[in-house]
Amino acid sequence: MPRITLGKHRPFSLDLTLGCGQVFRWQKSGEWWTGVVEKDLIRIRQKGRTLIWEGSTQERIRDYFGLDHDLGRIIESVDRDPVIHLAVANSTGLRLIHQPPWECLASYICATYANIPGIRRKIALICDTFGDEISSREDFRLSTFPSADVLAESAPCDLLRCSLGYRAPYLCATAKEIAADPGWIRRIEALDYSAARRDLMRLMGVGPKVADCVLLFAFRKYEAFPVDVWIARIMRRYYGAGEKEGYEQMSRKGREYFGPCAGYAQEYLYSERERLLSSDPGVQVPSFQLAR
DNA sequence: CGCCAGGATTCCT
DNA sequence: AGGAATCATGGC
Repeated sequence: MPRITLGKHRPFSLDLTLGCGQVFRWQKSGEWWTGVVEKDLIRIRQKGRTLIWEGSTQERIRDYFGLDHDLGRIIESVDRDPVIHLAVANSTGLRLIHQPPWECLASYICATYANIPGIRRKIALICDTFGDEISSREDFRLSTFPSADVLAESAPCDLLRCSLGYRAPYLCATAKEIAADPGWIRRIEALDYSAARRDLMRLMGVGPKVADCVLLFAFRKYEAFPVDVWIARIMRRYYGAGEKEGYEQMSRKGREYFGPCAGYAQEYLYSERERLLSSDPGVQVPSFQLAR
């Protein structure tokens, strides 16, 4: 089986990276994680600094897991206060995954106002119902994430009742838009953050939060700063966000404060949300004042 | 059981 | 531009 051994200056945690809630389809059993990326069924484990896997090429593994990101420089650029410092210190080796755009977009449309176990369930149902089964193993069967074309043409499109609730028509409409717009990935890649965001937000079910997630996780626009209810609480508790501060204000504040890799900071804060919001987080509450 | 969740849309002023 | 109401479902 192919393997990579990462340098000491290149921290990586497979568990944190796959388990922090940025992707929804990977499962761990024993030491091994199993997941589907595009058409590849991948099994991968980590032993110390070594990654061992099967089902994909080294090039794709490096790209998917962001193994070539200069994490040291990224962390240095966002490590501006005791709060983010604590988060970074406790989630060492967390990296942003480079997700396939359509799966990412569809997944975050389904993820709105749901919790992570529920999101995982919805997405598993979509794949089981509409994806292509890749049955090289029998422990648990897995399928690909269905293309936009398949979802768009799935006869009565509202058969998308994979417990999606009111999100079903959004996903259906967006699948049709994307299926009719094969150049969308290259177009958005070529736009800057702000223009790409406006472009994505034309889609049904895509508001600022979903757009920011897709830009961050699939299009590598690392200044994107998604604000879900957890990040909003962290921004209010530690970063001087007002009680009635809206999405755009908090997101902009995150971008301006943390800089070009604000999205990385966001993911560390999200990963440590439970600790940071507990009664004893390990940092003094107004430990500093956010410069405005 | 009641409350909450990687929110967006629609309708209102 | 900035609010409130509404949305369907599962986790806990």
